[in-house]
Amino acid sequence: MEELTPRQQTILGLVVREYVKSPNPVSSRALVENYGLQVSTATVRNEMARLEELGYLTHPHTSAGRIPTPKGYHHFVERLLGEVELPVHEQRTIAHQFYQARQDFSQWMPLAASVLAHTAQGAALVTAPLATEVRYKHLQLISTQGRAVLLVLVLRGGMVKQQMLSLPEPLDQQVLDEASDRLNQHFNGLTADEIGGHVADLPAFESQVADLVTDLMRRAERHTTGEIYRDGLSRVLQQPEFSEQEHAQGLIRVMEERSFLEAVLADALSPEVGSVQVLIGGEGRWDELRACSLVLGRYGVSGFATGALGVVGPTRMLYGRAISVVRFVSDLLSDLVYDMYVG
Amino acid sequence: MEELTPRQQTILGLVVREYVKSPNPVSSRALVENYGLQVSTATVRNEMARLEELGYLTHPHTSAGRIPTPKGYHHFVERLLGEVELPVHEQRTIAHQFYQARQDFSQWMPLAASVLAHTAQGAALVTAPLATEVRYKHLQLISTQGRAVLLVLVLRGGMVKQQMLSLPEPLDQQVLDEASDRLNQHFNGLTADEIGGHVADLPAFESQVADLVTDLMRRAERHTTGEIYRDGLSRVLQQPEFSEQEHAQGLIRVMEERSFLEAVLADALSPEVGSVQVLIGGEGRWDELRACSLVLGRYGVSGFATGALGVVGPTRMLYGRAISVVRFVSDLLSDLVYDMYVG
DNA sequence: AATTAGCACTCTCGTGGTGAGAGTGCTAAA
DNA sequence: TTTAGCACTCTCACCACGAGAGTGCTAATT
Repeated sequence: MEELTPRQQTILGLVVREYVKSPNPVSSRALVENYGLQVSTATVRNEMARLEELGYLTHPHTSAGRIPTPKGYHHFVERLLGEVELPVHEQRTIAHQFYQARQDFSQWMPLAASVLAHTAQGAALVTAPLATEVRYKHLQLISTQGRAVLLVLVLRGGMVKQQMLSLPEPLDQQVLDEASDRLNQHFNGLTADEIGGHVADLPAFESQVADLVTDLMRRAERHTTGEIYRDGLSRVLQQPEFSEQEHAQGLIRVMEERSFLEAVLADALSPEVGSVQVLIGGEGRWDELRACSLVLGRYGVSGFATGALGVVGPTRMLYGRAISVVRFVSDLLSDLVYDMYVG
Repeated sequence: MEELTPRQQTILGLVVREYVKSPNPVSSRALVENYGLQVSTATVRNEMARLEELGYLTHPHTSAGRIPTPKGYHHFVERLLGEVELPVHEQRTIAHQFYQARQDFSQWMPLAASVLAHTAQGAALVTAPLATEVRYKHLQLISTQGRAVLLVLVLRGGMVKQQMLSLPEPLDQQVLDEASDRLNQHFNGLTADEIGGHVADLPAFESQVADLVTDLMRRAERHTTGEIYRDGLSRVLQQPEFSEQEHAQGLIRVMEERSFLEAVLADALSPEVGSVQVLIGGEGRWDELRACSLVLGRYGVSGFATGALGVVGPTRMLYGRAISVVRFVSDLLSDLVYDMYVG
């Protein structure tokens, strides 16, 4: 693979920037005029032809301007973009919003989705942090009425599960409290399997509860992503490239279908916290995403709990802003998760 | 307002049925041929012209078939549809799915959304049940690490809120337990305002917790809908009427923008549990929904907790199925909520 | 050797015309 | 009141045409 000359790099970069600005194929003249290049349109045309041979640009038809290929976007993102940072005043605004929400766990994810969507001008996805290892932390049995009992199970990492259970006969709240206390002492910090081993030693009622608990924990272990939060879908669907249904299809599926998103995340996103990956035009593996790019990140605390977050937009997206805001929000969320779980 | 003749009713009904089956304007000939009418096409044409004068049908252009107007759909739903029920085998399948999920609160809403979307072949929305009155039930303080404490607040009705709080100095889990016990005894069944009145009497740490609790409860009181669950958006967007963006816009907004959905629900949905409302073509009040119909229902237990659920589709939707499945799922959810909160 | 001016060529897009087909509205007869 | 018959209207697909935009190539220039 031959290296691009500096001028080819420049031109490739300008084509991407110009095309992102407005969704029309960009012509040699537009480039020379708008960016004050010190060469003629003919030279630019020659270079463009070369870039097309090399697979970085393409033509919708013979006599139209050029648009970047996925390979072209890739080169742009990896070699030309450099380290981008969000403007400081935006950083401050965002950090402030998170600061205000810092205590209310339930606001974090919606806020993150909203900030991502807004700043990157795309659709945003955030999955709730999920413990990499499911361990028992605390259990509470609350009598509601008659024989019905609400079981609230808190897992290490802050995940809370609720489940109803109905007793053969009514039990007093005090009896329930004692049972919870005993189970909490026995089970603190254990995994589902470890709890399973102890069940036999317990009195009848408590072992019934323990069964339920292991069941809940096993179910939690099977999940690979937590609750999913979304924002900005309607805005991004107004982009001209999504006026055709087939292109919008993949975007909507990745935003709506949990299984599809999970598949993409599993395939494309490294499990390492703080990493940011860019998936352009489906990368050949996801045909439905031909018209979309995803900027994905992972946040949280390795070994405790991690979640994913990302921006979805047309391939013609503002990669610089998207990458920087994903990274920034990811760091903020990681800090919050750290404070909550570890600090 | 003049009454429609029986034959006009028949024809209106057939136009709706035929148009729902395939999205082309329906001609007089199609009606006579497909439904074996004992009159000629000319007669049908005359009746159609009359129905158009009365505002039940319309023309896309002079020489095309007829399509129903919103008024036409209304008449169809209210007068011609009768009491529809889901086929028994579908009822059984659905009831079985809910039976299997009956103990896991967290599965109810996604399951309901999935069943609605699937059965009605539309997009589905379900809001989590929300207590009509926010009352304290139970609180648990769990020390996580150092000075950080996880506060888990259970409200009457089963809603659970989590919040972090950080102490000026580390406290032992036992101290936290005692504090929770005391607060639980004091506050059981109270509203935010009532708790606010007691705060002054408490020792420093407990009053700090109580402040947080009232704050959480006040915030819960301000919400009018719970968490929103969605399903089936991508399927319904494949319908031909949504290939134009402007029509898809309203659909996507009502599915995605919480505030928009809340406005529609507040305006259109009666607070009475078990009621089902049909909102056709935005009813003049919601221009974005011109191409959509909503079948909305409310479930839950009046005075305890209620939520909304609904199906969204093109005006050209299967009203019979949509209404019956909304009613059926609504009843199932109401039963579950009843068992959980009251039983 | 690289650049550039010039120009022919290609392709899109909007416009207008045309003919087939579908479906109506109307009139007059049953 | 219904219906047969027919003229009329409107859409849609198709084609042709010209303007405009942009390229690719060649030959001249630096």
